[in-house]
Amino acid sequence: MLELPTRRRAIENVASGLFRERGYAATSIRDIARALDVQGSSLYAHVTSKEDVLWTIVERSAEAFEQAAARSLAGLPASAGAAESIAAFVRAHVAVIASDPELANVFVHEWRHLTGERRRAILARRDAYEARLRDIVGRGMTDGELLPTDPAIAATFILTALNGLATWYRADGRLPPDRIADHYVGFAVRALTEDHR
Amino acid sequence: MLELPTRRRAIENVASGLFRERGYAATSIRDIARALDVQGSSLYAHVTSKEDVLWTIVERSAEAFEQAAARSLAGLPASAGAAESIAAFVRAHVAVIASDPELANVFVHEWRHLTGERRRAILARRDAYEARLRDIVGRGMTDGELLPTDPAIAATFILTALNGLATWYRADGRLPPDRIADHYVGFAVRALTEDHR
DNA sequence: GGCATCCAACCTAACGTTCGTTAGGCGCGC
DNA sequence: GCGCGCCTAACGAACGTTAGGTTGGATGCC
Repeated sequence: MLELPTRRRAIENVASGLFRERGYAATSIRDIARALDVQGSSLYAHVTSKEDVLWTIVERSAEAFEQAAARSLAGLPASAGAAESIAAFVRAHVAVIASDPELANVFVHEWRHLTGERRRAILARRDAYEARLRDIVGRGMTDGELLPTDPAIAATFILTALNGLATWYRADGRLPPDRIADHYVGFAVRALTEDHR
Repeated sequence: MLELPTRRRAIENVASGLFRERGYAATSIRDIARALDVQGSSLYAHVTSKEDVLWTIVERSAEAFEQAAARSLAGLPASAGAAESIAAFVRAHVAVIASDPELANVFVHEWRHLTGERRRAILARRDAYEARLRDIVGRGMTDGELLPTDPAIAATFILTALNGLATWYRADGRLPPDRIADHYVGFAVRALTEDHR
């Protein structure tokens, strides 16, 4: 189960860092190689193409988001309401980003440089992930626990705010991930619930 | 005052469309030219470099956001509270994006491909724009009108959610811009205000 | 009207560079 | 001695950009 650090993995790590910093299209194979103190052509002993590197990173990140959300929501008591579910979802999402912001950023932004079937597949997974939050929100609204607004717009509002983290989060930032998650949970839940003033 | 449609402007329009769709680095001069049914080299009669096109687009978009925010906030009564100010800011931001999502998206995402002084300058303007919202939020919190959370985190949460619009907004979408703005204003204001349940 | 002039807009051709990628070989540790 | 990790060299294609020439319609003047 434990993943040992192969050369391939090292390539993916520096690649995701550069992809986050400059974007996939503006990062060349030789840029990645230079960061590893190696010639560009040497990378092809470990990867089959540049897009293949992107694909692997996107896959790993998608897996991380999906599993974190699934685990987090499965751990909820059966009696959990929409607010609790949203809180769990937000916390899981923030934790995934904070644990590897470079990886997460590629899932959030750089997936669109995939082509053909891979692009189609990752788009479907992104949709399914978003649908997870949208369904929680939709159910909360029909139950009357959440303000009756538009579930799709509401879910997108929250998810795009969460994804912003993948851009600006820095491990050496002012607030630790848990504090950020606390705030974000508060914003997300209050955004969708009535205030009785 | 009226801007007549020059050739240069036509180039910027198709360029911002392609930049939004594929990103600046993945869009070649020849791509832009092809969309205008022209040879790549022909563009250089109208622009001095590819980055120059990006720069002009970013500038125009920055102007649009700044002016919309300034106008919108200046139009508020002196008695306006933080909630009203946030509502005005959100509405202005949404309107700018909806009126030209391609242009807005370049300001939101593609500015980082600028280099040197231009990059520095646009970063400062982005910071100033964000500070505008952060100040409103900060004042609202010290006044007690808003929940005392972290003003920087709160402003970033809202602004990144707003900027998400620049990615997903489509003119032929399900909801008109005003309806989207209504929802977004609600989410943003409730996120920062107490609910007394 | 006829003619020279102008100018914006476009063309073809080519430049030097960088791109992703392939081929074939070399050295070092198990 | 086998194989992993790297090398040099090179490929064709695409990149941003420059140079110099052609077009066609408007303008000014006789």
